[in-house]
Amino acid sequence: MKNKGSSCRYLPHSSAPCATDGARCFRCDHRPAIDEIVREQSLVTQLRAVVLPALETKADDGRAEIVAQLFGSILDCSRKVISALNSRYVGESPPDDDEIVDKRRAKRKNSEGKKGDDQVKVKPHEHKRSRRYTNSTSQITAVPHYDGHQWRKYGQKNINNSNHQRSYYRCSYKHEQNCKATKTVQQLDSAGETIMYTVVYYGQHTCKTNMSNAPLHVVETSTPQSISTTCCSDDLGDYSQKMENMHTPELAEVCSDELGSYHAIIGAEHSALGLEDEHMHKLLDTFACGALDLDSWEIDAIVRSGFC
DNA sequence: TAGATTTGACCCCG
DNA sequence: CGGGGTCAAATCTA
Repeated sequence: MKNKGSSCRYLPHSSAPCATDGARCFRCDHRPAIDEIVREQSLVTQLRAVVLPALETKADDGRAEIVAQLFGSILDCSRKVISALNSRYVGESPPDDDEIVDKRRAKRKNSEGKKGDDQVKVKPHEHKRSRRYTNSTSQITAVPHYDGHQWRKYGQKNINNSNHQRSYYRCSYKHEQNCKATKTVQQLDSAGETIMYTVVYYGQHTCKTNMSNAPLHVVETSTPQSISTTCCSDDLGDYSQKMENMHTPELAEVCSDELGSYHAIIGAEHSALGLEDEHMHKLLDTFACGALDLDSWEIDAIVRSGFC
């Protein structure tokens, strides 16, 4: 971020100049904003895990697919916001994965060409992900597997300074639809009773997921650590206010759109499920306020009880 | 038997 | 050169 002598664009309430000479401007540190967005992603994931199975069991009229797409759009939007913040933070936009891969391919091709054909050892490992530039979003959750997408595990490794292995997943539609989304799941060294995992998502889904084919038996919620102490039913209002206070007008606009989608989805759910107001609010409050360590069957039971 | 998972090896980045 | 990400053969499972 280049802030030489200018007022801080990313702090609406600040007119003071930022740090100069490339030093990191602590006023422009977007980490609180990013943390909030990551938390928002967790909430959306959690909401999706509740809503989609309920929709799919209730009706087969395509609404589940629409709602799934809306959820996907919201999450994509969040990723873009984080990406934008990160790129502003370092002062330049990171090249996308394809660009990196292509450059690396070209580099390898060139070096191979110089070696001569007889020395070229043709290896299939040409799709290497950059560790440095790849945009990623992370979540801490007790149930890392259900997030509305279908994943296939392709690796597992021991990681330094960690007691637990890291698992590597790619989108199940990687080959069919050239979807480049991947994620890693690693258990945290937690002292509590609930086993928590760090889930890091890389890339965005370009696949058209057929949600009706999603495995309903693995419906789970994501459980961000921060939620257990701070989340409540009027969180969206607080969230909106925080966003307004923390971010640029353009980010506020993006986030405002997201909130609009939230309400649209909740409204759509309401009508699609045929829930009474009381039931819907009860349901949302349940998942927003406390039921964060529920197993999938418990969530399912709660959702179903809302129908009766 | 097809699809998913495991696991050792390979490769690149830092 | 070590750590981490990915590949693909072997193995497992429904």
